[in-house]
Amino acid sequence: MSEKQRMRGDDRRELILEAATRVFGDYGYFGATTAEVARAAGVSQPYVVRMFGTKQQLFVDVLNRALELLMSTFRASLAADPEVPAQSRLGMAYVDLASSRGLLLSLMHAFVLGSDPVIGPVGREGFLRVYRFLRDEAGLTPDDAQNFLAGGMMINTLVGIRMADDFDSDPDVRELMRACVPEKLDILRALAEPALEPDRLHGADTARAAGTAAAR
Amino acid sequence: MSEKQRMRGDDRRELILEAATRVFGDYGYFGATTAEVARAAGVSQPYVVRMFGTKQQLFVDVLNRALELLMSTFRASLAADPEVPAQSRLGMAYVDLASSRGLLLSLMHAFVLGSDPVIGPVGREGFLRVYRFLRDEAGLTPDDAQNFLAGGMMINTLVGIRMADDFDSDPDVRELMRACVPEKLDILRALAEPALEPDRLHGADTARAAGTAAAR
DNA sequence: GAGATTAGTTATCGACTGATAACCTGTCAA
DNA sequence: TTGACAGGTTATCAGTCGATAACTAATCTC
Repeated sequence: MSEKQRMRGDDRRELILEAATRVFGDYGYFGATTAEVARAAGVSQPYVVRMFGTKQQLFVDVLNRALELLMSTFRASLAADPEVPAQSRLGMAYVDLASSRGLLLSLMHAFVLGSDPVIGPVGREGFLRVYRFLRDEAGLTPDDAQNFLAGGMMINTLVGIRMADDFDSDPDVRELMRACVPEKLDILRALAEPALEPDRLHGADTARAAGTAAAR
Repeated sequence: MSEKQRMRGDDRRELILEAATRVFGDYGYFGATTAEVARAAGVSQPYVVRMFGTKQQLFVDVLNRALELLMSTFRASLAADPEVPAQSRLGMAYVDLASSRGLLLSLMHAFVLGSDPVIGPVGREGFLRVYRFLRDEAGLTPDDAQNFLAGGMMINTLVGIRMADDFDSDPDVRELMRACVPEKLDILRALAEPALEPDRLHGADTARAAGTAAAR
């Protein structure tokens, strides 16, 4: 063990981008730290910074990668299953993306930082790219496109707020989530906190996640 | 000038909460600093911290105040204009709230920090309070309530991303925003960056906002 | 198999930030 | 008037974070 395995730069880069997507998704741009990203990627903190130049550039790269993944997923879903209506296929594809935990949330964090001189323009341009795709390639009317996007923002919010954590304990949560995600509800439910299974390893250091986050 | 005006504690508290709402709305919880809040409120930084205990508690107070304002605005709009359908009245009231710049955005920032052990529960409970209001007091079906909330999240996103800044320069932005906000569009447009009026005070220190934000 | 390049590391630092302590001063009741 | 409380301030600090420098070691090439 502890074999010093070296990676090709591009592979390591992708690995760090995945880790950064999760971390930025959970904490947002300002809340995330390069040290946390490094830890999640299994490399040293200075390496993360040097590979991307700055934390800001790392976030921008995360955003561009997320948007690219989003668009290619949309395009793929549009190409398949010719009998189902486009809007429905795109919706299913979008919910699938939510399982990545972080991909949609990183975008969402960028969307609410529009005042930032660097992140703002990236967010606006990305959002508009999706809108234009829905209108020009998927053939939706402006009104249908708006409706689709609104549903997407709602899903982003449900994921970000971790509503699925209360799915079992609150009937209103069930009712709301079922109304928002008529299909593939199980995908969002799977994002719920593991909820410490009843009788395994009682006590000890199980309250790790809450503790470290609270120390911030 | 520089008259040492003392205020009653409660008034100063409200003043700080307003300032904090703007700052948290622009930068998010982690991005905002107590020093920036203090500057916006015209008091010293330690006073902000001591009055609310911690930055976290200040944010929670901001969120509770925002939600209270939201709910009372909704209730008021529901009580008036008995001929217009409830959904339409609530929508207008919601867009009105967007003019506060920060109120809806502070909530939105909380909504995407669901993993935080303190902010997460506050966001979830607040979101559910709105949902229950729509269903129980406004009389919407779960599906209509979901749709209303989705539209709200869409508006939050448009405000957060500062889409109005590109309203004049991009026809797609106009098309999208008109589809999202059929009425009271001017309220969202008014949120656009002042866009440095053509010929006043050319040069000098006009690029202030972008500069200070970039230095972060 | 030597030299160059690429993939990483440890050590360190300056700036920033939230928080605490200690102190000052209007305002108001008795 | 006085004294006590409420409404503030300045000074200061310990911890954290992004970034830089300097170094080490695989891997590739010829």
